[in-house]
Amino acid sequence: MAYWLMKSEPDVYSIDDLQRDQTELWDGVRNYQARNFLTSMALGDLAFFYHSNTKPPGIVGLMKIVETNVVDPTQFDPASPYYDPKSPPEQPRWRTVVVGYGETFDTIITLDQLKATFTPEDLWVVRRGNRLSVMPVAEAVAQRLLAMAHQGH
DNA sequence: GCCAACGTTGGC
DNA sequence: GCCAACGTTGGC
Repeated sequence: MAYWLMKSEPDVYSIDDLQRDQTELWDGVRNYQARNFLTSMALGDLAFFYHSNTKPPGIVGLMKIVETNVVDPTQFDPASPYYDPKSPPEQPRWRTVVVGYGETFDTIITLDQLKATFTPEDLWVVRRGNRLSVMPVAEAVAQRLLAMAHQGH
């Protein structure tokens, strides 16, 4: 089983929204590196939910991957901000996953705390200028994150 | 709101 | 295939 980190702006979709919905199709990713990580996810993988572009940014909870290799329907929807007219319907360009709600951590693990704990090599989200919205998290790093989440840092 | 980082686009 | 221009992300 692998671990991942997935970003969302809470104004757009937050962990509270996911708790309410329980499952959600993770649409709108339009970056090939992130897409490739999405398509390499497996059922039962776990993903840390990261709130970006908010105060403070950080990891707020955990999700599980409940469906893999799902065609992102927004690429074919002209009304969607994620519409991609160049995506061939017979061979959709953008695939993603369905995530399930796991848990909300008692306290957010802030980006400041992540920077103080991990190197940019260990946790890509602390890399300067990092814009990738889906990234792998190594097992050992994931275990440390879970320990931080469950013992209040 | 600013702006650095950086991926994408398109002219050549 | 290069690279300048442009748009977006996301921390601050």
